[in-house]
Amino acid sequence: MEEYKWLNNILNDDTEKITDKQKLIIRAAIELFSKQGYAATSTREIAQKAGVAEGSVFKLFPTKKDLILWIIKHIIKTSLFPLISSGINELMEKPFNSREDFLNAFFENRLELIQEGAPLFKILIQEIPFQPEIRAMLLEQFKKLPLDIIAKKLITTEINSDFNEIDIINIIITCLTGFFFSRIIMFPEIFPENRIKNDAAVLVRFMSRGFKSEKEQNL
Amino acid sequence: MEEYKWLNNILNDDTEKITDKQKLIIRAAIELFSKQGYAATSTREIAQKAGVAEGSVFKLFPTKKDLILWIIKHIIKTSLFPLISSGINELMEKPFNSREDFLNAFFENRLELIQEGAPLFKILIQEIPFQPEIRAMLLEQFKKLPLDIIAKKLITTEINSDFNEIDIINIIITCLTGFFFSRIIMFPEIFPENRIKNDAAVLVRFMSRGFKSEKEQNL
Amino acid sequence: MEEYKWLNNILNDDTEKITDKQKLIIRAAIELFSKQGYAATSTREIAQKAGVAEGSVFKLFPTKKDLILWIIKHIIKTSLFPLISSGINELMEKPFNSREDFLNAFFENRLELIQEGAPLFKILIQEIPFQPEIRAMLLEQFKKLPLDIIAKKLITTEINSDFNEIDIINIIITCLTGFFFSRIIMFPEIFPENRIKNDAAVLVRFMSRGFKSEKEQNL
Amino acid sequence: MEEYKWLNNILNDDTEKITDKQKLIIRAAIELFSKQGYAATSTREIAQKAGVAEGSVFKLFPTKKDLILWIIKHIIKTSLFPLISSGINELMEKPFNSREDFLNAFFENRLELIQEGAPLFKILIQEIPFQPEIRAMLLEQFKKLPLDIIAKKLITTEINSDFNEIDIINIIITCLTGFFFSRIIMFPEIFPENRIKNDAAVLVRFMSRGFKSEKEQNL
DNA sequence: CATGAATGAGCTTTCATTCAT
DNA sequence: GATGAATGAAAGCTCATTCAT
Repeated sequence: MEEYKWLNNILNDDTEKITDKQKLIIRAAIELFSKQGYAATSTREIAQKAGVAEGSVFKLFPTKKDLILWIIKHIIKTSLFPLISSGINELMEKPFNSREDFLNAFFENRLELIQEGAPLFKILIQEIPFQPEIRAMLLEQFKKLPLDIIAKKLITTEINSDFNEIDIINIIITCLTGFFFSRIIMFPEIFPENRIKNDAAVLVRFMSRGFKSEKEQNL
Repeated sequence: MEEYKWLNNILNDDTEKITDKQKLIIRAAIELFSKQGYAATSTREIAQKAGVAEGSVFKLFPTKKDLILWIIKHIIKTSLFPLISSGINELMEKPFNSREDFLNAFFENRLELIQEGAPLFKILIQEIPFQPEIRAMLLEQFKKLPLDIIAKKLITTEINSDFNEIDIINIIITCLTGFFFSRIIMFPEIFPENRIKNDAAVLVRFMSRGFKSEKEQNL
Repeated sequence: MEEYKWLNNILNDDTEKITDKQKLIIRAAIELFSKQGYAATSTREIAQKAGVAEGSVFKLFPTKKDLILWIIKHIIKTSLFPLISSGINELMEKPFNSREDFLNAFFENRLELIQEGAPLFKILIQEIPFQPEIRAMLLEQFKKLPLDIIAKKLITTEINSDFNEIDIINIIITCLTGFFFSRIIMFPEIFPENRIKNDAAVLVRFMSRGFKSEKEQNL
Repeated sequence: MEEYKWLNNILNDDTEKITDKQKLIIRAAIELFSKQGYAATSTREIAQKAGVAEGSVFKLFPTKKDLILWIIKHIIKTSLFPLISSGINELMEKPFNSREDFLNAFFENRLELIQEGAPLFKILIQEIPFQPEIRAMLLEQFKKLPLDIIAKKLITTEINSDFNEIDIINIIITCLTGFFFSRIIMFPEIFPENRIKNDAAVLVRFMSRGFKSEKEQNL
């Protein structure tokens, strides 16, 4: 797992100082939780994979639940939030000839990030339905996302869409989650890399048409 | 949970005879698994909620895993499959004025079924990522679905779409799962009933535009 | 197991009337106890092998322990006792040229019986060390055995042995149990049939010499 | 059980380091297994008798079966093997006037060891008939025993016996097991100490005569 | 601090036994 | 009588957590 960028993001959060040993623990926990699930992973397994004593796991994280909450909190903070907003400013400032071009650029950007972050999302998705604290955390972060900016950009590229901002955001989220959820989290084995790229292009074409206003269509 | 239709569908599968006590066990297990997750639910809890002895849980289901696999198998068989295909034949034979009308009818149909089946989907989604057997079961069932018929109907309603059948199916699945996954499984509390209906209408409008072929748009 | 004579002896004890169903249960229990041990055999297994309902096992035998005690009691009564004494009267009345001839005849007799009764002895040996009731039962039966007659016969065949009766009995029991215990109960796989017969002949030669009195040896 | 020498032998095997707590567990397990049998002893009972937590039983021995196999392996290694071969070298080098003297010395030696090791033999005997692994272990060890040396000594003491080595070994094993099996394992209460010594002397006299060759007897 | 042996509550599972049918 | 579903105590075993070293 050495190669994942988000791991470094999670581990090198400047607001908290964690020792190298603790980094090993978190790294091991993320790997195991995403492969086997939280409940099916024992603290002993985590300690062994991390190469530390079982007792050390409980030094920074008094309980196993604290460990996963720490991980999820930092996934949201350092990975989920940047995942959605990263490169948004650049995208926003760059002019696009068409809505399709913009969506393609946007999707391509997310595609890489989501594929790389798959282990994190698996952890999130497992725990969200059963942990209200996590849902609350997520919703709070959501509000900070520059979703309205994306929507505005879409509206003003080409001719104005006749969907309002909130609808646009909802539609984008729907398509994004629908696309990645089945392909990466649920059925990774049936969606090889090259097919994902192709499917994404089709989806973007579909979306760029969908956003066209009645007016545009009649041009 | 008495009120859920699918419970009766699951419990009254004619190919298998299960006793009333076993129905109580399955009912309790579904409720607890969907609320707390499989791993976090003990067989003792299930027995208590069902009002039977712990030993009775193991009469029909030799292991706890057999219990959840039974449930998932029957969810797929009696609920997931009908969920997607129910009313499809009627929809297919009925003429629609526009693609939007057809999609609206289709979505409305699914909406009810999915909302009602939410506990089942929560169980499925938790276990899919960690149980290859379940993924295999699902993929097998998927092949039996009349997805191509839906796609054909869409193509032939109004003027032909220039997406091919497979793309159409993928897009519909993407939109459906994206729509319901976030609204019902992940964040049920932030999507009240009336908003779901409104959002669905917006999505359908978006989709019906998206499926328009270039030709149509230029008419 | 149909072919074992002792089974009929056990099952057709005239002093107790047992139904055909009960015979099936006893037959199954003997087979399973001797193969797997008492504790490792469940009442369900017995019922299944016997082809009866679990409840039926508890009709004649209120507890599982009652079942094995019944079996052991009847093994001792109908099999162990006859095993040691069967044919003794004939042997006693027949004249033998030498002590070796007599011992050979005696051993041959026992050999068959013990080999056939092996499953019964396995059951006995397992339970003797842990059940004082069984030990008491056995010791009571032992007293009834015509051991003294055998000893007398040995003494009077050829020239008198200078061992007394009790010693002779002890020696015979020692040699018999030592011979069969290792060969049939403990390591059946390393003692093929033909080797047992040969070993028995050697042992008998050894014994017949051992019983020779000092006087005899000097003749 | 503090007083048994073999316990120290088992517990202080230099090739394996076991903690004091583990020694308590093994000690308790041996005591309970030999009194009640393996299947009738629960891990909870063992833990209580050892004065440790139940979980600790499973630290060194992942399953209950591993525990008894460890014990049996170490009984064979540190007790059964020495039991048969201990003092053999001294016996072999010492000259004896007669075969009876040699056998007496040999028996006396074993007598003490077997009486003291009775609990171990009870464990062995219970499990041998049902556990092929144990039989295999035993047979392997048997091959390493200096049985042929004993046989040679017997042959060369006084005048040559006309039994061959294998026969001599078989006869000795038959007499030894027959003697101890009934007296110590099966019916310990009916053979008081003083009687065992006397019986052993009679048996040895019997055996020393039995081994005499025809030639010798005619001298 | 780091360790990992020790803990014991609690898990899944088994099984002798009961009893309504 | 015969049945086998139902029972629940108790089994083997796991695991988050503690704490002496």
